[in-house]
Amino acid sequence: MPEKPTIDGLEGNWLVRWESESTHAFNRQATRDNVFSIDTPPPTVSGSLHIGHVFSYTHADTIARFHRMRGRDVFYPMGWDDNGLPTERRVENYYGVRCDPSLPYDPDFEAPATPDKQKISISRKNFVELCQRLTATDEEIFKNLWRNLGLSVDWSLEYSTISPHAQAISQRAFLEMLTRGEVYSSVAPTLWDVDFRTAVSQAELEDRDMPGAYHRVRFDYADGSGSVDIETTRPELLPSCVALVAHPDDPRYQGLFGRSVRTPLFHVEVPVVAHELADPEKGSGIAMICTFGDTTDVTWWRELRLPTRALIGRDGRFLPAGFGEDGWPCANLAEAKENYALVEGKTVKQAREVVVTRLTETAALIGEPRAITHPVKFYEKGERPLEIVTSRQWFVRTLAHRAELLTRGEELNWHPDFMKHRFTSWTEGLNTDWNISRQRFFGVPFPVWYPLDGAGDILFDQPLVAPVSSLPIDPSSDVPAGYSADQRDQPLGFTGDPDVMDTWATSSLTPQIAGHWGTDLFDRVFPMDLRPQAHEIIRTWLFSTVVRSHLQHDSLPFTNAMISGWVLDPDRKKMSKSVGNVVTPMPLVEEYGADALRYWAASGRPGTDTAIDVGQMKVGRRLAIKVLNASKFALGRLEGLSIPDASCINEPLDVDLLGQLSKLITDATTAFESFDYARALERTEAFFWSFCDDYVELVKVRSYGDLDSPPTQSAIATLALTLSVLQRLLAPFLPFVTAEVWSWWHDDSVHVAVWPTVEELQARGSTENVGRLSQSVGETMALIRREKTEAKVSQRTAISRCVVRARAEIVEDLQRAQRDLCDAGSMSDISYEIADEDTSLVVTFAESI
RNA sequence: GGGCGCUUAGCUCAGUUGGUUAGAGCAGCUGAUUUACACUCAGCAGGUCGGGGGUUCGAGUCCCUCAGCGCCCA
Repeated sequence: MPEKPTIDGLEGNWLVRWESESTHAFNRQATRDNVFSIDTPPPTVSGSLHIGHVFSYTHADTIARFHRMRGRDVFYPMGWDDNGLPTERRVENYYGVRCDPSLPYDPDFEAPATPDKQKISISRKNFVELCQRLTATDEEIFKNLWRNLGLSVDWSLEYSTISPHAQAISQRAFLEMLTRGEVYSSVAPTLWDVDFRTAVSQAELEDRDMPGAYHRVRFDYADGSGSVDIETTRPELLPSCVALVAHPDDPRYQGLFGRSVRTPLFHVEVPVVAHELADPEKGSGIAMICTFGDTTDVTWWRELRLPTRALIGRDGRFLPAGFGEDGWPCANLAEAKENYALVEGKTVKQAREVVVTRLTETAALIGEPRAITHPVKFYEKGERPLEIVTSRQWFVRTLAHRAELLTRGEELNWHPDFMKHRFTSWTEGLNTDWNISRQRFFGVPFPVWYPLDGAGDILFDQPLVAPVSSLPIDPSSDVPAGYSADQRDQPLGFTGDPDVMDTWATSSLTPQIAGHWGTDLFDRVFPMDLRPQAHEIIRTWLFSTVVRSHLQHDSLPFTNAMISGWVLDPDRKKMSKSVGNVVTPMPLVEEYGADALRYWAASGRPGTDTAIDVGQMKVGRRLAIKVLNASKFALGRLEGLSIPDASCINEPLDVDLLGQLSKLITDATTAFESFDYARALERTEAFFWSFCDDYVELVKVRSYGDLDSPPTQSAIATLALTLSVLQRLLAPFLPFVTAEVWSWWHDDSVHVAVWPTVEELQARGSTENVGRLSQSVGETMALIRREKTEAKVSQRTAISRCVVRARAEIVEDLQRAQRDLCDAGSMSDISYEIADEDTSLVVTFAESI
């Protein structure tokens, strides 16, 4: 025990010891019934580290530490989500490069020291190498924070979602789904980000309110007998119009259904059709259907079996149009081509201007555009509105399993329970199968090739799959069985699937990746006991993991989901890069200490958004220091003694304290068992402060007494036992300071010490009127202290006489603890008057004042 | 449009099946001064529990309704 203990610098010492002693190592021989396994969130390492990470990972760690102390074999791995678009974008900006898959690999390529504004085009392999290089350094930064926070991760179980191991797992799961028909490829209109040039899935969408304008556009009847006005926010899509649509019950358009109209400028004859999704309240109640302006267009197109006249390309620019060709009749080809020449090659925004101008010139635009604000679908990381582009994609069947997935949501234990609604409403709202292919580069490739026919066309319906034993493979460099490398992209040869998997298609397999699916380890840890995560990724990570586990194992991936809230800035605003209120955690760790930061984090209940509060961190720091000092005092009383047995605890005040301690143990344990770490902390902390300020002050003199006297032995034994329990109850929250103080009197680590039980108090605690004695004494002490405070004298000032008026049962209590009361109050004489009224007292100070 | 959560002291929050006079910490104010701790200790002050209505012997707690804030889904 150091002379002047301090919490500063504890982290470094203990981190080294935990690692050298493998304190948090998983027992590889553990059996499933004794394992507590945690399906860790692998953070996106290309994102910025912020205080929100500290928050939810601390919550998980307190649970891990609790179960470890309860004797469970805790499986607590850590992973990094390093593949996917966020990493690609970071690499592009960091090195000033851009991936061009058509370029050959340059083994001597070196990224420029400082990125140039003009991005250098490099091959896919060079690009992937840069991604791997940068994520490796990003992961070190994250790992450094996790270690400094004291996360009790078993670092030998570290994984990353781009590793060969994770790729093999992802590819195997994909192939097994393919065999079972749970995944399929199809050419379909798909939501498309024109900047990233990739498809995105429903889970990655977000609506943003954007300014727009209704343009009223006149369509003439094909037979020349009149006209109808539609309203549209996307006039540039006029050339890809395939029909007009109104609600079947709309009285205004009853006579129009089944007739044809002609598109202005492009003179294409299109039918007027009826569909329930047409909103009579919107615009003029009749709309044009284009291929494709939005997802409703896709629904109309599919359900009404309309022709396809898609014109927006993968880069968001207008493609050549086939006016006058098959399925694209045109009544005035020359004018259509002339008008479309103004549009072709333009972006959506540019095309809109041109079309509106031409509509105005031809008097087809009626009145002025009417400005509105409306929700527009964006890729959550995107900058321009999504377009709909027809392309070949891989889909996982989710719609067919909707009911089963909802049942899985019911089976899962949610903490807090109400977070289940997020899952339910998302699952109920699914409208497409899960698109898992991305037209990108840094991800897990699909382990599939396709044969080419004699004309060099790709036979997508006859995929060549890699054998599971060969995984992971990369179809762009590996060769399918029965072919030679020189047959790549040749007629009668083969070609590799060009896409990579959606990042969620890999991270939805974290239980399989971390648990090494296919080995005995997996059976020891799966299904996992706990999935800790934040609420904004319920529809992505949690949902997709449930899907994969359901389809692969007919099981939930985990039995409990503990959902953390958000960290808000001190003004309770959501933190975001654009607002510039993001707080980085390492400086806070350095200023207040890891235990203090953890204390703040653990004060936030599951599911509750919590504001950054350095005040709370200071309170945590004070708590850690108090643990140090209280331990120093109590263990100082033990100096040179063997740890006394509970059987010598007989003094009424001590017995009453143990009764309360027993309740605390039960309360904290129950709270932890239901994942309410915040409650366990709150109760333990309150007890601890009261123990220090009240109990310790009351027994201090007695504890300094003759070591052979039973009252002194009782005090010392109570101090030791209570301290032991409190150090362990606080260990999940304050791992550093508790490790330190525990080491002063134990050889083992507090973090593998047994969690306190009521049994170890050996029934020395009171069981009736628990706490009443302490309360009577405590309230009386408060009165005595008030007398001294009001007299503006030291609390140590001697009192020569004290007369207490109180109810009989309180007087009885005071008499049972009279020695401690007099010692703590420095009172040499106490007498009582019984009265049926609240306690009051009169004191006489030893020296008149 | 449907749903979820929140609203208790200046601030952050407890308040476990309805039960004495609604609690804690921080901040504030007034003091104490050191054989565990000044990163300390004691004391004081501060609330018509968002508004309204209802059930009940009794409501911060249960029901209805309204309002504000935040979020999820469409």
